[in-house]
Amino acid sequence: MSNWIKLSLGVPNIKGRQLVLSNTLVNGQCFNWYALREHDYVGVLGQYLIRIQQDMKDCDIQFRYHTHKKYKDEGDEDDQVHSLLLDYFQMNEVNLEDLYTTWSNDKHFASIGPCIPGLRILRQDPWECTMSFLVSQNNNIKRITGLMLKIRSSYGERIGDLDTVLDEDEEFEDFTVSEFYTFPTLDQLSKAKEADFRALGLGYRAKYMEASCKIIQKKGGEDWIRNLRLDLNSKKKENSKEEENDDEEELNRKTQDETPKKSQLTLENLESIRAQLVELKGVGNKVADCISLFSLNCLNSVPVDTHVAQIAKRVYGMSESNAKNYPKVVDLFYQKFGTYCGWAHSVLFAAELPQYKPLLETKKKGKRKEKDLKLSEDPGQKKIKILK
DNA sequence: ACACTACCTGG
DNA sequence: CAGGTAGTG
Repeated sequence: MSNWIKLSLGVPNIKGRQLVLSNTLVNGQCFNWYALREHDYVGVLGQYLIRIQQDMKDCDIQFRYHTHKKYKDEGDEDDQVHSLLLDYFQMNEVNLEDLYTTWSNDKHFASIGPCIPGLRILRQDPWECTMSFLVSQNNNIKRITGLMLKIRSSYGERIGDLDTVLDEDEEFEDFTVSEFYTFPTLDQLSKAKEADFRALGLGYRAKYMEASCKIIQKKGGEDWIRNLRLDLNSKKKENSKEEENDDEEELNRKTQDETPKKSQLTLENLESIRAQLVELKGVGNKVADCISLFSLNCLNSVPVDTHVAQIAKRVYGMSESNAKNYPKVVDLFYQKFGTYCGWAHSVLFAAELPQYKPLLETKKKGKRKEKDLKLSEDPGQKKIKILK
């Protein structure tokens, strides 16, 4: 059995303001994590079966993992998985607490942010992300997660059983997933025809899957999508002297905030990425923006779905939100939240999901009376309400 | 160029 | 209806 390893975020995670797993892993941005119980998840990242959990008293996070023997490297595998997770959570690039503070200039965000702390955008694998959001269209999170699971177990490679990340005396009776698989490569997934995808339950999306796989093959395979990813650190080369001596987290962070190294986040680049993704079958604006935000470092992509369109209408007073003024909604979010508007949007989006309604309700009650609001700022009380 | 609809499936 | 898109008038 594997050992537990503490995840060192590099910054204090007070009250989960940098990272809360329950707000990050199951909010609809990814579909590869399953809750064993609250704040305790299993899922697959690359070739690793990972279990990760958070102690909601101090917000510390620990993980353990398992991988198939054929993948075993020598040496620092613990370090590799640790680095993998830090990259996945984008811990080295983004100080989420600072962003929440900035975003709270917007009144609507200010009312929601404290209820949904530590919601980070994950840096996912572009290929897997593309397939996931192809499946996601006109569909719900629960079913998407189930369908992706079927795709893995049908066409991926088996990594191992659940019990490789459980203690001997542990059991989770209602938990139905017992074995875990890698996400299939393009070659592996290309063995499936439309009928096969339909048999898995993908419905009319089956046709899109087969067609898109073929298109991706023609364009150069998974690497074609992976190469669409923006390199936000490219500017570092100019400051290489500074970077090398920069071991201290705070200094590093400061430098990055001051020199927004966002030279890649131009409108042209974003348009180009979207244009290329839309060439796939079953990928329109919304899905393309999901892919670019969740896997291609496009911090300012704003996928406009029914919920986001509703926010634009209900909260920000946009008259009509339909497919036609998609760009207008995107622009609205950019005007409100700036470079990281894709990140901000995800918090507001989460607030629209039924699962988050209870958290927001407690906040509303406190808001009724201004006097009570200050009292409810009591840390202990807040933690219970928000993070329970 | 726009608006409208069919489309798998499950709650 | 659910985090839409392609196809059609």
